Amino acid sequence: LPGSFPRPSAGSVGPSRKTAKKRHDEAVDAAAAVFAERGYAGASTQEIARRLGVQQGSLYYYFPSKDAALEEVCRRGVAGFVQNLEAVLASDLPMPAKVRGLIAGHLEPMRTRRNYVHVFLRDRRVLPTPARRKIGRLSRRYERLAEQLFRRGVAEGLFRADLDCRMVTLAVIGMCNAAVPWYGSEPDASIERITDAFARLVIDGSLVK
Amino acid sequence: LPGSFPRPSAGSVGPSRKTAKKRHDEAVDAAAAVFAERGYAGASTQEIARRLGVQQGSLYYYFPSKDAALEEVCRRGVAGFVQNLEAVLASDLPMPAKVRGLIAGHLEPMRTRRNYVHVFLRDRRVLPTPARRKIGRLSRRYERLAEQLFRRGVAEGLFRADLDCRMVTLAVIGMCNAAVPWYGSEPDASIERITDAFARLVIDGSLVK
Amino acid sequence: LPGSFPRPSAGSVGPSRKTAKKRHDEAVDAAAAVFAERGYAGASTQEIARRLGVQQGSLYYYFPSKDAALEEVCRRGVAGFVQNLEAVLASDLPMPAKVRGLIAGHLEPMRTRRNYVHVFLRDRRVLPTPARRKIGRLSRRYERLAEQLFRRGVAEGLFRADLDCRMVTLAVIGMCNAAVPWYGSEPDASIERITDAFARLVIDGSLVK
Amino acid sequence: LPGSFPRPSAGSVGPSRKTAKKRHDEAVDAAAAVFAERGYAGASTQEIARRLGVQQGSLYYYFPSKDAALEEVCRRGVAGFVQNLEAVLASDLPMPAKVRGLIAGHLEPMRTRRNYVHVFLRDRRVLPTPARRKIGRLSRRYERLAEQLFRRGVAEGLFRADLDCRMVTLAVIGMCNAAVPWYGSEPDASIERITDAFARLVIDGSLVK
DNA sequence: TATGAATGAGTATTCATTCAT
DNA sequence: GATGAATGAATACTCATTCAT
Repeated sequence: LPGSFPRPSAGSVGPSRKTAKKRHDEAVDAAAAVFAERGYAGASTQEIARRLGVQQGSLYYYFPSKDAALEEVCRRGVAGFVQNLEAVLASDLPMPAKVRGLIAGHLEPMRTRRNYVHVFLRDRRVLPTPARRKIGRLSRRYERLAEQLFRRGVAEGLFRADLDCRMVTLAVIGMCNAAVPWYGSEPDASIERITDAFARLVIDGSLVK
Repeated sequence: LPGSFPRPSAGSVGPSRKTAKKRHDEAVDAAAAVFAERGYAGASTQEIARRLGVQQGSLYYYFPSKDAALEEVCRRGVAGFVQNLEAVLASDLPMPAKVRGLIAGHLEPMRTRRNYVHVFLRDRRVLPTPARRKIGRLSRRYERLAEQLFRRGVAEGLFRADLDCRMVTLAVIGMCNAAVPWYGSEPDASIERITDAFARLVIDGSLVK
Repeated sequence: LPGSFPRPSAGSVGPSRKTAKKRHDEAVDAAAAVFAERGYAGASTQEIARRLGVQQGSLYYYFPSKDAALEEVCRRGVAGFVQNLEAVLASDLPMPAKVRGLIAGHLEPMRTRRNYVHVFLRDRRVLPTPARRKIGRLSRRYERLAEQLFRRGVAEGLFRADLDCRMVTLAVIGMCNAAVPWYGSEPDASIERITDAFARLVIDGSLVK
Repeated sequence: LPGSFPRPSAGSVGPSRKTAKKRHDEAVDAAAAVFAERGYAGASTQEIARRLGVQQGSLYYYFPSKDAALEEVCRRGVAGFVQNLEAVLASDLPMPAKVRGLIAGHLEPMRTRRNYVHVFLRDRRVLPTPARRKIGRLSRRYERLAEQLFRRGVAEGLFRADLDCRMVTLAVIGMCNAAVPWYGSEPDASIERITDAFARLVIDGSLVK
């Protein structure tokens, strides 16, 4: 009977659209996983292809180059960081909650986008120059926002007047970034526990006594 | 007859001995520099040779393989960390000074062996298995010692009873390691200033209120 | 029911027929253009497809292979050369006019089929063997006819008795073929002017003094 | 006896110098041969290596890239053309001998450097831009000198006043270049015979009657 | 007619390594 | 100690071609 066979071109956009997007995501996922495991330079397109279940050359149907794949992985790796921090700063939460928000927001992406974040953190330096620049600007903006947070805490009189805001900023970012390699293998280290411990350390370490 | 052949090592201990050692160090230095800049996988023996001012093939006079060079660089990168921490623990300094000692000892090597530490931190995972195991043991030992330090602080009643020693340990190590990439380019960030800021943050953040 | 489905080829013989032929010609044109610009080996089906405004895979609707496309381009590139020369030989024009006819007939196709001729001249050697053989025969036939023309001129007593007909033939064909790359960029070089100059040179150069 | 064995390190510079140069020449020769046979784009480094009797990767000991090999081949292919023509122009030979000199000088290199000339003529267009520019300037200079020759012949009153010097120049260069593909397979076509026939045609074709 | 996804063989090039000298 | 020449395996990437839809 007419209509008894599924017609691929039915529906509004057709299934190939949704599938195509999904398949592309799978490819980027595969790249992220291999980059995360071996580092960009140590990763072979061969292995990315194997993980995707495809011939090596077929990868180039999904991205134009290994560089471009790294770029996309890094883009997804940074996505949201700045926005999250801006939201925290703009909120009317009390300062300690804001610091907690900074840390929570920095650790949260490890839950679902660990490979992306990992690659971004370790391999962004080998990005082709224009992408590296753009991402460098984002990073600096993020650092500036975080530092601003601590400066405000000092201005409010909550944090010690002699707090070295720049160093504390770098310490916080550093400790959070350092979690990427061990998160998942460190036993009993949930995002929540890490967040609690880091936030407490940083807040108490900054307060006026 | 013994002595009838010219013996290269004859004549005092010979300048060739001293020179040989020095030259070898230069080779390891060159490898460390290139590994630090490009990462192990991204580094070419070509470039190491160029930096040493030698033909590519001649490198193999200094190390048997690229792997072996990495191994030596990493060995020098970890050297002293554990001993330093053991000395701190064994000392009769007050607890806050001990924490400061941990941090200072962790940051100190960046001054003179930055490339070595950098390579060790980033590329130890690609070491050939036996070396990786050995270095893994050292790392774990180091972490255990650091954690012990904080536990003692809790036991002494100086640090809060609910301090998450494991997380704080990872935070401290993380913030110190994270300094490697930016130390040198971050303006006005001397080892002393970093040490001060990190130590104050960690100590105050851990104290009983 | 018959007729209840739209039949694409229905309606007279259909404009689709004419369109199909035209579209096929466009495809061959695109191939000729890219082959002319990059050479057969340097040309990619990708670029042919782009020029035709079609996806790469769709090209294979027009020709079964890149080789086959070259074959068709070359076929169109040689078409008419032999016939033209046969007509000239068969005519009752005086010898000088015949020589002029040879040259004019050789240059003429550059006006409208330049890409085809260019590809034929440069890339016929990489044709698949059967096609190459066939075209080789045509070429040799053409050369023989041209040589015959000069021999007749000698026999008629118009051209010097010691004219090296073979060499002159090759000279004439060579100078005409050589025009393909520069025709179009050489300023003020119309087909007419080239024909005039070449014909005068060859005729005067061959005459009995 | 001392000296009865060839001592490689004897002589002033050592044999490796001479050998190295020779070996490099062999590599360029192999490249020229394969480029001549298949065209630049159709040639594989694989085949060049095979002809040189060496592994594919080892080619890169001799040139940094396929492009660079083409460049060197082309450089050798053009070498001497301009100088030869300048010498002819500067000589005090009578005009007909000068025209003959132009043709002879153009054909001569086919004897010993046929592959080089062939590649230069066919593939110079795909040279990397800077090399292409440089060679383009040389070519234009060559054409200008040749045209000058004919102009002088007209000025001397030896060649017809209405001689189309530009077209004649292109004709001469074209017929000579066209000889490259068939020289060697055309029976009984020695350089001398070709030179004689071409020179006679061109000179007689240009003379005042 | 045409597309999108994929293949598999091939490309130039790089690389760590070897070894006779 | 060091070089120059070479290897062989791996690299990222391109290409002509196929085929279900």
